[in-house]
Amino acid sequence: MFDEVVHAPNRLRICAFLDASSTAEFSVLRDLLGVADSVLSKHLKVLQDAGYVTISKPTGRGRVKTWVSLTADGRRAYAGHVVALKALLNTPE
Amino acid sequence: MFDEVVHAPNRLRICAFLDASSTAEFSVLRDLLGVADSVLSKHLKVLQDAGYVTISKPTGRGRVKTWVSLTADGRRAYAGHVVALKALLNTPE
DNA sequence: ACTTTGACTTTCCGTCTTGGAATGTGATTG
DNA sequence: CAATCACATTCCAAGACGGAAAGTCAAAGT
Repeated sequence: MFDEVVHAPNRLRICAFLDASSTAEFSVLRDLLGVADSVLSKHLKVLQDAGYVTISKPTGRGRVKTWVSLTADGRRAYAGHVVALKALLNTPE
Repeated sequence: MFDEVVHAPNRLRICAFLDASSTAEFSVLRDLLGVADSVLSKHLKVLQDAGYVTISKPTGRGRVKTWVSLTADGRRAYAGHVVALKALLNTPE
């Protein structure tokens, strides 16, 4: 019930942020984590391969920016992980 | 505020358990995690080197068993980590 | 007293993860 | 068409993890 994909510190932050904001720009996430582009890119790939996020590059006017959002599966996985975490943290025995 | 020493899945379980039980036997922790002796031993060493747990081997009657407990520092570190986690998980924005 | 156990501890080893830097790529702007 | 932006990949090196095997050392057994 402990999702390793979600539990890694940086990915947990990404998921928490996305869960709260529905969608976010690549650069915002990168600055949030304070890591290099390559690092965020790889984390997003892990999440994407797990089917937890979708990545879109709306090719409208201006530069191509990347937007990330949680998929239904991702939201479920994150929610489940949060439940598991809270259960562990609150064990009052 | 995110403590890597505490955040690793298995060590988080160890800390959560110890936080709730004040002291625990080696074998109990090993079974709780479902890992090999060597693995638990190494995790305990990490926690010990961080000053988060104390290990005692009461040499009374019977076999020598190992008991583990959180130190004040360990309890503080764990509590702080829990606070950081909850803050992250509950971010409502 | 000496060998055998029990209960870990260390070492060995292979795999996986993580991170940054360098490089590559495709679209966009000058 | 060259330069640039926004990422994606590749390249590397450092650690983290885990299990198995070997090492330790006190307590039991004989």
